[in-house]
Amino acid sequence: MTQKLSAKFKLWISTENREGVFGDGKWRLLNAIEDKGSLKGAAEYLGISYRKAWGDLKKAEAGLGIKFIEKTRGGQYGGKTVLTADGKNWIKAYSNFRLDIKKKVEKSLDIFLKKISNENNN
Amino acid sequence: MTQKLSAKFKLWISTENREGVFGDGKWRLLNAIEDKGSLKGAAEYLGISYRKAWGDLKKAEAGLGIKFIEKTRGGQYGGKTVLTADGKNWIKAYSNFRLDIKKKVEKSLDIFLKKISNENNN
DNA sequence: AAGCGATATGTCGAACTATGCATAACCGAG
DNA sequence: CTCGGTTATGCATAGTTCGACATATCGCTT
Repeated sequence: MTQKLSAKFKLWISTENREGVFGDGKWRLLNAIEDKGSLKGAAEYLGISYRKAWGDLKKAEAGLGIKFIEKTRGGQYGGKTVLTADGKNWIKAYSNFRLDIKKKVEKSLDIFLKKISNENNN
Repeated sequence: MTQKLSAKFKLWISTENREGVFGDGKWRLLNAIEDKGSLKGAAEYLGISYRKAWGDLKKAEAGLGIKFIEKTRGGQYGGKTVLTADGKNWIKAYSNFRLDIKKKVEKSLDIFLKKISNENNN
């Protein structure tokens, strides 16, 4: 075993009734929406289908009972989607949350790697 | 949004070439093997199919180039499976790794929840 | 030699997930 | 009032993952 090992993780939030109402994917989606100003633009940017992006958003909002975004249909540019105050707070708080875990994973991985290379004689 | 929120996570290890050569599932599997003394027993205990357990094990060993277990076919009791020294070291090191992250997730979730309840006025 | 129980491995089908396609509704601008 | 670009939503299809079966092999016991 001489390969380089890395650790990955997935993080998500659930309510009592519903699994995964918020997580990395939806967090990325909100970020992209804030950046692009539209759901369509965000989906394209992320390389996922509009269909999925729209469904994810709906799941998150329905599951949590929070409005993350303000959607407008029609108009000069066809429509747009912007984050609500709640939406902005969530992505901010989740960003910190996620970063915390990411750092911890990296740190703990080092310890893990040290342990397995110390105790295995290959 | 007045529901109780919880955080879940998934953790796994990859090589440069292969995703997910080790993770929670395979860790549980090794634990169960150590406990039960056979792959079949472990699979039953975990409620997964023998087919999957066997495939997972193969993927882990092939991906990492490490022998985690010593399998014996035939004999008085049909066969058995025991962990190698490497296998024991891995489950031990991974247990710590995983526990580290689990604790951190719980702690960070508290902070996350505080933030979103402070800043949202509903 | 026959039996027993576990390992070994391919294959088919079910469940879930995501994608693509097809529409429909919407509304400011020209 | 038509055009353009976006949101909204159902449905049919494709891909992935896992479980269920079906065999085959192995080696100690009796």
